[in-house]
Formats: sequence, C-alpha cells, structure tokens
Amino acid sequence: MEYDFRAIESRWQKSWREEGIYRVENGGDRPHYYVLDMFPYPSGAGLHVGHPLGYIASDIFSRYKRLQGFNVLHPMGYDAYGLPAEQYAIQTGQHPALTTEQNIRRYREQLDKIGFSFDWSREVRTCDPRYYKWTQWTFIQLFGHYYDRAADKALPIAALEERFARQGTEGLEAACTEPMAFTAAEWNAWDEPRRRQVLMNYRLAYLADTAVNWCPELGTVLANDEVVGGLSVRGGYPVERKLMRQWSLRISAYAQRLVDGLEQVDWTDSLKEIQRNWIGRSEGAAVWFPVSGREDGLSFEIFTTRPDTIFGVTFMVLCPEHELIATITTEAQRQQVADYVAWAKNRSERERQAEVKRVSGVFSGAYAVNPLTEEKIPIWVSDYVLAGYGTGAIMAVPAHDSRDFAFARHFGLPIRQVVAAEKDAVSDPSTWTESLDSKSGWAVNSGFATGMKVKEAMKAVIDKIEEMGIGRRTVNYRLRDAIFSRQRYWGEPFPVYYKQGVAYTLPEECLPLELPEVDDFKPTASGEPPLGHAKRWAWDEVKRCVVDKSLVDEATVFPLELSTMPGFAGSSGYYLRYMDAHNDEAYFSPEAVGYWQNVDLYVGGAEHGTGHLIYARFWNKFLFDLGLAVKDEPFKKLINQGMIQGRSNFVYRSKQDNGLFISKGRIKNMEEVTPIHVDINMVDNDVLDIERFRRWRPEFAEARFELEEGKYVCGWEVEKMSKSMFNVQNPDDLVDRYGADTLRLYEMFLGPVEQAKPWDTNGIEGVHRFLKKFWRLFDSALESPAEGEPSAEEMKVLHQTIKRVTDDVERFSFNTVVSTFMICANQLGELRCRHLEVLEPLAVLIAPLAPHIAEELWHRLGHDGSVCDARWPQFDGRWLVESKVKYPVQFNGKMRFTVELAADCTQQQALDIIKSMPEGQKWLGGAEPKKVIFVPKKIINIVC
RNA sequence: GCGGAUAUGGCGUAAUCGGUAGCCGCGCCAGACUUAGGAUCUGGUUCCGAGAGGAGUGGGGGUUCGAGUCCCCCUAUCCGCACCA
Repeated sequence: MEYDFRAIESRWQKSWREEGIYRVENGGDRPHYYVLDMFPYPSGAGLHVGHPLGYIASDIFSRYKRLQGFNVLHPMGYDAYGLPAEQYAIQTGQHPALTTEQNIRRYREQLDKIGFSFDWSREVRTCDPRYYKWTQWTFIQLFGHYYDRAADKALPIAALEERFARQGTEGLEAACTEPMAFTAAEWNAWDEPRRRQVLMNYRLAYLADTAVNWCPELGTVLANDEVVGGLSVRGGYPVERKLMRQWSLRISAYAQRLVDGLEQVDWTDSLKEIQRNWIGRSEGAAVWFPVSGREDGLSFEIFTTRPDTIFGVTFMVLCPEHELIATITTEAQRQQVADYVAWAKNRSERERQAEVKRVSGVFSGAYAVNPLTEEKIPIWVSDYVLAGYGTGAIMAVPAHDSRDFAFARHFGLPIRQVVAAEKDAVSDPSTWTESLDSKSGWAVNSGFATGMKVKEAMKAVIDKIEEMGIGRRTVNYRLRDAIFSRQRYWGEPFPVYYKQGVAYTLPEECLPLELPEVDDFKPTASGEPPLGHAKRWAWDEVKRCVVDKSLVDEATVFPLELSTMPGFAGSSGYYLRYMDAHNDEAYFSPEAVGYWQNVDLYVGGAEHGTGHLIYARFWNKFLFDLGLAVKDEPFKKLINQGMIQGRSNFVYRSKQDNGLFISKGRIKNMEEVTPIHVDINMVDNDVLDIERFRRWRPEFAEARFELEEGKYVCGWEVEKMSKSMFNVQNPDDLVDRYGADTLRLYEMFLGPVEQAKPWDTNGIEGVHRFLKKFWRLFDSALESPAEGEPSAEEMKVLHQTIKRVTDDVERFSFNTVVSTFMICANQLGELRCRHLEVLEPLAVLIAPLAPHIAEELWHRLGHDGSVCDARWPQFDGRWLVESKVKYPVQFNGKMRFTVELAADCTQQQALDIIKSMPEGQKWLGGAEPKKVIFVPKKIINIVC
C-alpha cells in the first residue's frame, strides 16, 4: 500500500474532531501537566511557517506527556483585541469585529491542517464579552486594592480607608504616586471627592497625570515596551512625551517580587536577564541636598548608586521638568533657563535619544550645599537627567561618571578625583581623557572615608548620612508603571464612570460592559477616544449599570470612561481562564486552579520578554495576593522558540542586456548585474523554474538565461519574512504538497527549537522520504510478518531508539529525535525487519511527532482505539550491553585507561572485560588494579 | 556604552559527562532499475595529498593523559537595553 498522506491525514483529523479525543477533564487520578502556547494575534496575513514552530514543539511535548500517562491541558485561543487587529481593520476599511472573525476562521483552518492536539472546547478570545468580563473584573479588583509594603502584598483599599480614619498616614508603608502625609483628623474632615482623590494615589489601577508616550499617528498612548528608539513598535511612527491624564497599573509596586520570582522559574538565563534589565533594580542612597542661602530650608532629593563619591560632587543637575527650577532660578538666569526648558520640552523623544552625545544644559544661578563638606556647589539644568528615573535630580561626580565628565568638560566645571584605581594613585583629573567609573579601587580625598575600599566607603557614607538624618539607603527600579488606557476603539471598555470628575468602578454584577458598535471606529488626532461616538451606548449602559440614577441626566452625557484597555490586558490572565473557560460565575473556580496550579511548560517568542511576560507575572501575583491564583509565578518552565527568518532568492539581470539573466556561478563581477527578488515558490534548491519565471511577469516572458550546467542557480540571502521580498512560506502549501506530518517533522528537523534560523525547504524532501520509508517498513511487515523471536540486533535498534527518543524529547531536542528515527528506519531496513513486536512500539514513539501516520499504522496493526491512548514504550537496557576500550594512557608511573561500558555494568564485570582483553593484560602487567574509579556514568578510570 | 547569546564540511546540523569530530538530512559524484521522466535502491563525499600521510570545530593563549566542550584574551555576527545617576 502506498503512503497516501492526504487520505490518512484527512481521515484522522475528521475522526479526532468527531470523537473529541483531545477534550480534557479537570481532575482524575492521573498526574496533571499544563502545556501552553502563546496565543496568536489573528492578523490578516494568516499563519506563516514561523508560527507553527513553537506550536509543533509544544504539541509534541503534550502528546508525549499524554502517552506517559499524564492528564495534559493543551489549549489554544486568540489574542484578538488591540492595535494590530485594529490597524488591519483600518487598512482594509472593514469593521474590526468582522475582520477579526474572518482572521480567526482562517487561523483555525490553518491550525487544523497541521494536526494539533488542542482542546478547542476551552478556546478563549480576548474580544469575547464572556472572556473580557473577567479582564474588566480584574481591573475593578486592581482599582480596589493598594500595595502594602509592610505586608508585601496587595490589600483591599477599604483597609486603607479604615487605617486613614484611625491613624492617618502614620506608619503607612504603601506604594503610591506621590508621598503623602496627613492625620486621621484631617482625613475624617475631608469630603468624599477629596478622599477619593487621596485614595487614587494608592490604588493599583489609578488615574494620574503622567508623562506618556503619545503617538499622534496611531492616535493613542503607548506603554514603554511598545516604544523602541522613540518609534512605535507597531507601525514605526514617532512618539512624543506628553503629559496626559491616564489610567496606569502600579506594576512598579511588584518590582522586587518580579525580580525575586525569577529565581524560582526554569527560563533561559538570557530571558531572565532581559527581565532583570527591564526592571532595572539598583541599590544606592537617597540624599537630601539643601539649596544654599534659603531661609525656608528648601532642599531636594537625589538618588545615587555611588554614595561613596559624595566628596567628589562639583555640581548638581536637575531635569528640565523638575518642579524646583521655577523656585530656585535667579533673576539673572531666568530667561536662559526658560529658553532651555522650552527647547528641551519641544525636542522629540527620538531627537533626544539620537543626540545623546550632544551635551546641553544651563546654569540656574542657584547653589546647593554638600551636606558632608558644607561646600557650595552650582545647580544646573540639563536633559541628560531624566524626569522618569529616581527623583529627576542628581549629584554630579564628573571624575567618576562618564556623563557628568562630558558635561563638566563641556561647561568647564571642576573635576575632583575621590577614587583611585590603586591605593593613593592620585593624578590631576584635568589630564584625564575619561572618567574612572569602576567600583573597584580606593577612596581618596574623601574625608573620613579616605583609604577605604570603594565598597566599604559606600557603606560608611550611607551610615553617616543616615546618622545625620539627611538621607537613607534605598533601592531604585527602572520599571515604570504601565499606562493602561488607549484612545482606541478595539479593546475592552473600562468599567468606570465619573461623578463630578471622580472615578468610580461599575458594580461587578453589571459586567461585562460590552463594547458598542460604532460607525466610526478610527482614532482621532486630538486623542478623543472613538467610543465618544457611541452616545446611545454610553447612555444605555450608564442607565443599566450606574447605581446612582441621578447621574443620568442631560448635564453629564458621558459619565463613562471612553478609553479602552491595551492589548496586554486580555493576554495577561488567559492561561488561568483556560483552566475553567466556561465559568460565568467566576474568572476560574478554586477547584480548577487548585487542580492545574500553573503552567508547567510555556512556549513562545522571547520578544515578549519585556511586555506580556512581565504583565502576566504581575497579573498573576496580584491574583495570588487575592488568594485566587495558587502559585506566585504563572509559568514554571519557558522555552523560547527562535524566530524564523525568510530566505529570499534572487536572479541576476545583466546591466548591459536587460533581457539576459546570469546564473549565480557565471557572474564575474557583481557590479555588472542587478539582483532581483524572485518568488521562492518557483525556486527549488536554489534552481530556478525557468518556465514559471517567464510566466510570472510580462516583462520576463522573453527572458534569456546564461546557465551553468544546464541550470539557472539563484542567489539567496536571509531577510525578514515579508510579502515584498517574495519569501513568505505559507504552511498550507507545504501541507498540500507533503502532508502535515512531513511539515511537522521538517520544522523540527530544521534545528534546535530555540535557535533563530532562516526558513528554507531544501531538506523537506529528505524528511518526506523518511516517512515513506517508515511507512514501507510497516507495510511489508504487515503483508508478511516474520515468525519467531526478533533478533538481538533488531531489539537493540528498538531499544536504542526508545532511549534516545525519550531522552531527547525530555530535553526538547526535537531535531535529534527526527534524526534518531531516520537512523532507526535505515537500520531496520537493512535488517529487513518484519517483526511486528519490534515495529509496534515505534508507531507509539513517533505519534507525538507525526500523529497522523502513527494513528493509521496503529489502526492497521489491529488496534481499535487511538494511538493517543497507547502507552509509551519502556526502555530495556539489557539489549545495549557492550564494551569497548577507549584511550590507554600512561603517566606518573601509574597506568590509567578508560573503558566504555553499558550503563548497568558492575565494577566486577568491568574488570573482567578489561582482563579478558589482550591489551588489557599487557597494560595491567598481570596485576590486579588497585583502584577503580567510576567517573561518569559509562566511563571508568582504573588506576593500578 | 551595558547585558546576553552564537561561531563546527558546499548548506541545515550532530557529538547529554571533557574521551575516535562531522551522526542525520540536503546538495554533489558514481552506479543499479527504468523506453524516458519520476520514484526507489547501492556506494562515495571535511580539507590538502596520486598515496603514505598531514591539517582541521572563528583567532590566540591556558588547564588536562585527552578540549568543539572548561578558563582567560581577541574577532565577527545576532538579540535585548540604552544618558537609568
């Protein structure tokens, strides 16, 4: 029988669908395992071959775990809200709801063709009201909680109110926007709006005037991870800093726990490092510097990681946004400072970042006093100090900070050395070409700290300023709160309404607050959210949801919040929803989360390291504080699949003769030809299909070719996969041509899952040939099965394969699994193996990789059920026993040599084997070895 | 600039521990079968050399009886962050 993959695959896909064999139940006796893929944005372009790479890897692991006897949760869904979907809708002029629906259908078709074992009964879509009900619900909880640093967790805001009524801010340690201090008496005297205003300072979801990333082109604000180099990630449009009243999530409150949690998870070091850098924890000191000559005792706070260099401060710098500037600037400097601040403000974020090397700044005319030396030091204003980090003010130590050094050199400010690389190695800083930033070395010219090592000096200086009451040891994070509102249409509406300008959340019973249909969903340049067009909706929903009916009158037409939530809102907790996807009473039941706990294996791209993976961890930690999630970290193990790049093909057109195309090997000088992208679908192993090329474009119909060995060989280059380069590979074409099993095997065979690699189909034939060979092996054995016992040789091949496949699947080395199967098929083919008891376990073994062919073979072997319910074959080591002498070596008058033996070989057996070998006798000189050292598993060193 | 990763034949890669470098596949070469094409099968294929032999895992050094693998320095490429005090 021929290997008819089309018939086999459609038959089994249909059967799986009808039998619902991938449906998973919560509970049962089997151990549980949760395998999750990062769910896709259903974009208009459909899936390309890069998408399924991770899905195939996770599917292999899920199927493997299932065959090992685990109850495996392996769900899939769609991240359908957010900018990409909406941008696509705007481009095509269709409503996002419609395009999203179409795209999802297309994605589903493409996914189904590849034969995944997803439990589609648990599908979630972030744009489905039954799903986003819980996104909105979580927002309400975030609004209703604050972060208590003493308890180190989120607590209900009601507890905070109670505390304020009892003792004001006395003794409170809580994450907040601005530090506040008031007494219980003051709190109790305030009215409701005033109190709410104060509480907003502490809520985990809060409204505040924030310097945001405003993208005029997209008509919305963006989070920090959505902006790279001053341009929006989505679309690449310029982004400017703008002060706007926006919702934010107080993710910074969790900064330390987000750092600490990385210790517990099994992620790659590089991804953990990306997160650590993004959170940017740095230890140092906060120090108050008084402004000189002020009767009101005015002072300002700075943050430094180098308190030991405080004796080397020669000037102070404030960021242009600093509130103190207006107060301290002297009359003489007022105009200059105002000009500078105005100039700095108008500079786009992109300009500022592009001109980092350019030094700019202005003297304020005011002076500060160094609290340790009593020295008077000038206060400058410069935009190299950032408003968003620390306090927006620094103490400048030009001798030991490269940025301060550049600034001092530019403006001719003094430079004073206070650290020396070697003890007492003091030199004249005016001769220096760069600052000495290293933290190793000794303090010099540093008052009481002189002679100490830098590390000691740091501690001594902090102790001193704490003792003087002018500062404290502190930790600063780079991680900033996540801006949560978007002035866009396609997102979750906020469950928020306003009463006299004060924000209230809707009652939970009213959820979901559904996204209305609007005629015009396009963003506006002014930043007015498109939901403003939905007058009827605002009206009706307010009437339905708002408790206080008096609000619904002509005067307050739009008491609802009109922004929507960003894309990451819906994707932050979806893995929890899969556990209990149809629950209308709760996000997920305690039983469901108690059973599945958290994700055992998460597979997805590393590009989410600073976005989704931070937000999801934050979201989970918050739900953990609420007692809903049962684990502090959501994703135990994480595998980053490498990006698949495109591999473009070129033809080379002669510059002299526009109708002539020269094969790559015949080109003498690349200057004489123009490379032209050609569609990779008409190139096979870099050989051009000349007829298809002629038909491709009218201008190539008459093309002539200078061939090499009768072929036209194309050039190639690795580029981004994109339509314009004609290098997009659609998985459907390959499935049609070779079948899903071949595609699955080939994507894995390409190389390690984690590695970035260009896509090319040059080897796919080989993988397809293997499947045919594998099929024939079974086919001939089924036709005339061998009688009697399988040979030791055959058993050895089988057990070698079981061992290697099991080990390699365990360590996610799927490319070597494919190789192992190829070797196995070659060897059994050579042995002409027709023993069904040798072949049957192989059908199970290959089921995770190539489920369709496995299912068909399983069926042909006479089994009624699915191969998915089979048991993973057990490795039996006794078939592999062998021995082999490796390197005999003599040294130090002793003999030592190394022997390779089977894993279960005993010491005595090892010695017997060695002594039985003629060389062994010679090396040992007839003597008994004195010492046998088992070094690794297999190799034994023997010392005589 | 800081941080992380990677570097092996013509190509993708393999070599769980330090133990005969190059498994498996592509491509290429030769052959078998075939009217032909396709499909299938067999043998060969790191480089230099006719051969004996020699060289060889980006470059240089080190540890070791033994290094692709461990350590130090350098180079190139990729990724992340980027005036973060």
